[in-house]
Amino acid sequence: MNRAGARKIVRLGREQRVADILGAAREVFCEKGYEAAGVAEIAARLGIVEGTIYKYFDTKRDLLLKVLEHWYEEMFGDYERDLAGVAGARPRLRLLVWRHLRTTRDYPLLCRLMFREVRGEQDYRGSDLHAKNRRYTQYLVQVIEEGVAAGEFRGDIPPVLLRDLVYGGIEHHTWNYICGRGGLDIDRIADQITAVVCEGITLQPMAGQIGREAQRLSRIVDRMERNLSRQARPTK
Amino acid sequence: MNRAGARKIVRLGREQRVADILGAAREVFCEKGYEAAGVAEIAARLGIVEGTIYKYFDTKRDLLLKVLEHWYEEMFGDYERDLAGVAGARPRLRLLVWRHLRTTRDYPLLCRLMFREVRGEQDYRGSDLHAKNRRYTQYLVQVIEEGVAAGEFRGDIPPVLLRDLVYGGIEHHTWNYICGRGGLDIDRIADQITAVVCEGITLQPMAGQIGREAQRLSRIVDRMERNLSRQARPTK
DNA sequence: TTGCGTTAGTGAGTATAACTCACTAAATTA
DNA sequence: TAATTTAGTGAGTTATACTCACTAACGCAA
Repeated sequence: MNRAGARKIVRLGREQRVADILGAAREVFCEKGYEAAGVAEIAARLGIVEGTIYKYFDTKRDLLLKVLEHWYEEMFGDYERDLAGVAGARPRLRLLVWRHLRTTRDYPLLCRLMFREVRGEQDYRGSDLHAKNRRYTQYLVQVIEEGVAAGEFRGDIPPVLLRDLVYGGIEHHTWNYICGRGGLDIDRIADQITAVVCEGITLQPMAGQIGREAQRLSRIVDRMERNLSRQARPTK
Repeated sequence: MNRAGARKIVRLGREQRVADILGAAREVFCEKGYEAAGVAEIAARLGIVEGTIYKYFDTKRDLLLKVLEHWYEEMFGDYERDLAGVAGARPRLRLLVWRHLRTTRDYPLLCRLMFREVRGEQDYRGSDLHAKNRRYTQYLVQVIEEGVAAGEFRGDIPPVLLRDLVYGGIEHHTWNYICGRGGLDIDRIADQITAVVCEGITLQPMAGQIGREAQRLSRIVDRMERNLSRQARPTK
């Protein structure tokens, strides 16, 4: 029996309650991080008790994974559409890099949860969330493979290595921003990463030399041809 | 007072006890991971009780950081010496990539602790361990800067971005191995990463065309010279 | 050898938070 | 209106990091 002044018990449908819990959990996880977030606090924000949450989610961790899955659903959608509008392996690669940076910029707290609390734990491998992440990063692998098939990219670097360099590199490089320190110029960084991956950092003096040599030869040939035609003219 | 059959209390000096605890903690952390490792178990392996460990270390987490600092001390040392024996920006870059891969291959469990439990937590930033890690990754930044100064590398990519691409990429790419799945061909991967960072993945049809044009011009010049000398001979 | 101060080591106890479960009461149906 | 279902409760259990008042081993001086 409720004491005097105790709140009234509100019964919601399963679907609505699950949605509410996911929303409150997302808030609390983002504000305090996974460890510091208490299941009791998530419950308190909805005016319910801890036990109710365990009616719908097996563990606190299960709740975290479901929150992130929900987020992935939100994000996906327009990936195919965006890619379809861009032609050429290099521009398509840059689009993927840029979109990933934009997601990082717009959802740093959720990225933080994903990187710090989820990826790397035993239960991530094989989870639904893992499957969604694979599908996400697979776009880049596909773009690389298309580039190789079209003769634009070399074929001797495994696409999964490039995927790991890009996503691992972005994760490291944006870590300070994700932790709330500093800004993030996603256009500049997307350009730089695309440039490194596509052209590398080596300056190639040879290319310039070959070009200059070709010009030198061209001038010589031109001169010779003029000479020959001058010599040849009198014989006509 | 010890009960009948209870073990005898052994008193060690502070230094020896600290070393023993660090050793046992490293074992247990590696075997079970940070969360699953119990301070009581670490104590049990040394025949002491939990309280004794808290005499020498503030928290379980402090103990973890000290274990990893100890490991860093072991590793450093010969970095300068190895680098000193290699000339040229590209070979030096490859050495750093290769050495990092070798460390990952040789100490996957400690790497796992470093990546999963330490880096990314609040207390890491500004810690002694953080300082050691910075010093470690700084070698790569320095090699890049030397390469730029020597005219071997382009100067428009921030060295820290390259550092993050390399170390973040390696971390992602070796994650399966670190988790005990599959092998790690460090020579092949070092070659591939160095190749991507230095030359990129774009095939440059222009370079081939310039080369072919130069060859064509060379043949023409040769033919012309033969013609000229044939024409010139009779005049002698 | 004996007495004494220092400190390594003890182990019972505390605090916290995830998780459980027997029960209550609100909604729905017969 | 009675019966049934199930959303919600909240006190209790468990596990473990961490504390603290106390004990006993060692070194040193007389």
